[in-house]
Amino acid sequence: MHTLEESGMNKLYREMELPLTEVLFDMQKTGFKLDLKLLEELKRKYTALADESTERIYELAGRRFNINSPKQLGIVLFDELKLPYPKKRSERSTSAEILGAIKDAHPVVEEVLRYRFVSKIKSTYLEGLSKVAGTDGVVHTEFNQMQTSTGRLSSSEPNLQNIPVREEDGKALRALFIARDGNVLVNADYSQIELRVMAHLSGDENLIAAYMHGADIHTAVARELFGTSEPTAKQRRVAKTVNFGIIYGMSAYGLGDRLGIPTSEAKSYIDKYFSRFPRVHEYLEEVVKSAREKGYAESLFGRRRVISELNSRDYRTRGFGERAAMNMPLQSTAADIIKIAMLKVYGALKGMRSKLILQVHDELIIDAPADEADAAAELLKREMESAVTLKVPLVASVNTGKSWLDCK
DNA sequence: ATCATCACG
DNA sequence: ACGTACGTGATGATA
Repeated sequence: MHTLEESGMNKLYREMELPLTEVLFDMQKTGFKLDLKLLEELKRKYTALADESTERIYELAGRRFNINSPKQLGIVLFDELKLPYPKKRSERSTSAEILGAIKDAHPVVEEVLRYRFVSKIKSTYLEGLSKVAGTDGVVHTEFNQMQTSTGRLSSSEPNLQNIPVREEDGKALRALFIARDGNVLVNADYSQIELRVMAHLSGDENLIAAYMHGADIHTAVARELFGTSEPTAKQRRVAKTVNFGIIYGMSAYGLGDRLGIPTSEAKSYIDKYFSRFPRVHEYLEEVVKSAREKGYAESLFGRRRVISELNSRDYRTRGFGERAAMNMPLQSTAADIIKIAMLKVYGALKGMRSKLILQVHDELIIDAPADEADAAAELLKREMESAVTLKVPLVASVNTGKSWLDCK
């Protein structure tokens, strides 16, 4: 490598990152509108829920203390109430994972978990959004273009890329995010973009075939892992976890821990996966080898991340470098693809009143006047799916609604 | 300033 | 025997 041009970075900058600054600036300036009336109502509701939960915890613990202090909470649970610590040889923690394992030991544990959930919603989301919303109810996030090691964007003040969705009660907050008067939200997200990138980069015939058949990928992988044409729901869940694990370079121990099964059984799933998708195995080994030799990993479009941990004498540091090297091309190529899609969508929206307002890594949201909604939905799906041509199709599912919650 | 925790893809 | 899934940002406690 002698010049930026030879490295490909200049092209990436000139054709993607520089033009994207205008798109991001426009998105920030437009902003996302909030339902301020609902925001006030939810703040009252969650303040009451947090207060009630606090009183119940004091009652069950037998005294008042700062529930927000992990140190004080640990003393109450493990020293005073003498609850069993569920893990061997690890620092004492009060994380949801630990509390979940001992929630049958004492009723206060479940109440603490509920308090944590309720106060997260209250402080981070309800009060947090209130602080940054304008009098018109619009929040203007900042999209950070120079923040991540993989080429993803990040979002701050407020972070609109981590609004709750996994828990039903948390997901209800998405009703706060609404289209402007007379408008609707048009939202589309990529289906398993990182696994599709894996199929492309590895060239694995079996994985490519699964996507070409348009089948549900987790079910398809479950068929391969378990040798059955009709996998059970449990087998599909295992396959789904394996699919995610592959993207993160996880170990047999990590998979076993997630699935609650012995490391040996987890190892047999991983071995089976690699025997059925051999090019995936070869690809991941090659990525690590190449990163060790060159000092960096790179995306399909030449974005690079220096990974200096690969030659560390400390095996933990080295292990981290290896997992980062396996993940980087997948996460990074996916980030490149949605950036290309954003540029295309932004271009296609010229002359319309519809506005791109949010990106959440594999999802884009447009605020569209009702009369433009169908056109916006059509072009959003089209430009996302045709952003680049891979060895497998890119699939984006599109939805519309008055609020983000309604986009389903 | 750093840690622990927890929200997202 | 070791420690164990990648990438982020916000909050409250503590030093």
